[in-house]
Amino acid sequence: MLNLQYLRANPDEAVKLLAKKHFDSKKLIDEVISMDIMRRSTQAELDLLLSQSNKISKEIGQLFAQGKQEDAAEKRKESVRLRDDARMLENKLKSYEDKMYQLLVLLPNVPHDSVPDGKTPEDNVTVRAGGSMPSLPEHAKSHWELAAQYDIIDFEIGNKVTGSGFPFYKGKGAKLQRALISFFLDHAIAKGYVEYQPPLLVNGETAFATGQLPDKDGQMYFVSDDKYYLIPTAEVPVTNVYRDVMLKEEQLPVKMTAYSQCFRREAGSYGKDVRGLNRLHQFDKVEIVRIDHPDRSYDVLEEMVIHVEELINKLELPYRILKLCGGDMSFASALTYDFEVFCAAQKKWLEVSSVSNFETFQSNRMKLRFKDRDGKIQLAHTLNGSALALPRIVASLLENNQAADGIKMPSALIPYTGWNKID
RNA sequence: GGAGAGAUGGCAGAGCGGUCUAAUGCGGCGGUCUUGAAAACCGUUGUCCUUCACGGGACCGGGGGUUCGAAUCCCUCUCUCUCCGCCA
Repeated sequence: MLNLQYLRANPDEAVKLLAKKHFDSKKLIDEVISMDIMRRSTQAELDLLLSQSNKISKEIGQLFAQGKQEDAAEKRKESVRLRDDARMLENKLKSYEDKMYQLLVLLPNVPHDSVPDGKTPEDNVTVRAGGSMPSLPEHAKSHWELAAQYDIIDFEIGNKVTGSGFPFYKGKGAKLQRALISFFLDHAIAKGYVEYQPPLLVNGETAFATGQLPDKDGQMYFVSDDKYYLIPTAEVPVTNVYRDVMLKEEQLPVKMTAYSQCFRREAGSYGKDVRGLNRLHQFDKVEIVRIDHPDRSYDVLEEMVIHVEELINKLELPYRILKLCGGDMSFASALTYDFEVFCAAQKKWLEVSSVSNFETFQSNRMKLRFKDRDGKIQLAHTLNGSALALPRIVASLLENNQAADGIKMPSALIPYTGWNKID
């Protein structure tokens, strides 16, 4: 949620910046500001009435104590009148506040200055690339063909047991999942992140705080009996650990990592992109989450990019890092880097990580603040990134490393798998 | 699922219709004392809205009600704890 003080002070700037996200905010922001003006004047009016009423109530108490019943009765009438007026104003105030809030949460975060212009993924800017492209023979197999050949992932059984997008991992395929998870977590732990194992279901308040609601309502699985959402990413529960928390500056940075399964309905995305592991309804991911000082957050973002890059390098996969253009960025983000790895058989770049700085957008919603060294209260910045999402990493490992005698594992993974080849 | 108890400031815990602008203790911060520290003593100690400021208002789990006046009474929701049942 955008900061009200910011909008009040820089409405034109906000409109201009949001245009970069191809979001037309002029009308919305005007309305927010006019609601805010009405809210404040109503508040002032109400406070005055309440102040008078409080005073009279005290006087009535004193008059009773002195036995002056009649004077008290007189005052009582006056007080009733004040309270009635106050009640009306209270309702008015509440309706202004509610309206303002409802509008405010519809506004996406403003993009950082460095965000490139553009509307579609084609407009994203490649920051750098690394790793080397494998040279595969003409008849190279897709990962779903390889998965079937080595019997390590079963899409059909998943289909039978649940539905499409819910595969079974099996044998070395299952072990590979565990290996990747441990490898990713160990890397994060070595960098000072504290491991969490979060709940996979969260309540509405939590989903709202990190920005999934109201924006992505319908993209999350919802358990209607209990009104819980299945998490689309560990970011949601993990960031919410610090909802309504006041930190001390010395407690920063907060570094958390978590493995979780992630659930996404992916409503409306059908087509050839959904083959195999390319797009699933349930997948595994290790997430890193960071809460830090506003002065440092962009350095931290770069640090997190390096973190992810190290992982991909250790997996020996060809990758590129993209800075997302305004039109391709998420609702809550101020700046996002996407990581894509190349799947050599499909000849496709697939997104495996997204690292974002949300600045105060999430912390404002969830009242995540810290007291700085001067005792001043500030909103903290939140950041997170996938490090990494498994399915497309697996797809890329299978496709890129295929050979006649099996699929070779990168050496970094062997301590975790216990074997060096899927055959 | 059944029965009961409870939710108060960073924590513990009193208050159960009118100086509650919430006692007291612990913790935190500042100070005195000390070579330094501890102890002791003194002072201080939340958040939000509003105001240039002085000030004003709100907040005792959430919401609603009674009353001139609610932490205190009533209704309701949520959550926690204890016991029983069921159970990985």
